[in-house]
Amino acid sequence: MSNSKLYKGSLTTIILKLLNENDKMYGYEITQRVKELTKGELKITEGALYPALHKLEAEGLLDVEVAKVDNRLRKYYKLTETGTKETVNKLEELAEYIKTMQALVNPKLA
Amino acid sequence: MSNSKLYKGSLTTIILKLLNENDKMYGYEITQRVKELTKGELKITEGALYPALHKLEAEGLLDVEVAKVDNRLRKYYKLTETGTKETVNKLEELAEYIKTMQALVNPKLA
DNA sequence: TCTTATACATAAGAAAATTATGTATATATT
DNA sequence: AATATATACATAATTTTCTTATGTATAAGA
Repeated sequence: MSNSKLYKGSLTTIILKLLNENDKMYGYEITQRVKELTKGELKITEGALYPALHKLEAEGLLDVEVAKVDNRLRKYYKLTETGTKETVNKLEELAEYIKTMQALVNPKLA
Repeated sequence: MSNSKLYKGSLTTIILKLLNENDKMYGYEITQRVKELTKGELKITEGALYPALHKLEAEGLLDVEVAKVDNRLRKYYKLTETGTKETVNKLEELAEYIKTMQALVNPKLA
């Protein structure tokens, strides 16, 4: 994902947010979008992404729809209602995380 | 640590930063300081903290000094020179992480 | 023809945490 | 005096999340 360990635990938030903006996306597309948006800083590995997508689906946060494009398989994921709600939570948690970490590393501003 | 998984991977950064500001601290003190600074948001568990301190010591980032206060054991940790350098790196990584995540969740501002 | 890109998947192992224990002393409460 | 809470360390079992490696398959480009 990156040389930095800080990204651990962030993948779900990233996936949910991207799907929140893009209605439906497939796995490979997510990896490419993240690479673009972060100018190469963050590379989502397949070994992390696919199990994460399967887990989100199993938890009922994502719905999947299989399509065949150019004779190749694609699995489009989209947020369920629950998934949309959970996206809000995850984004709040991210904002809170950033605030908390800034209080720790920059206590003068707190 | 918190209900949010985002803190996974942040503990080392937190420890190093606190020691960078406080010269020397012992484990229990770190847990209390973090609780104060984050107004209870973040509680460092012992099962996470002590192994992390031992690892940082083994890697040569921390020196340890045992003391007896009120007939109770304390292990004071302080940054080595290497540890001070690594603190700078970790803080840079945190800033980069925050920047990257903001580019992902708030692409309009990127 | 061979490499790279597209597109999925999983298994083995590592890393970092949680949860549950354990030991021991000091202080506060009932 | 007895009990609970706070202080102070530690580790073991388990879980979560990731990396690394591997596998399958088609399309496109050199």
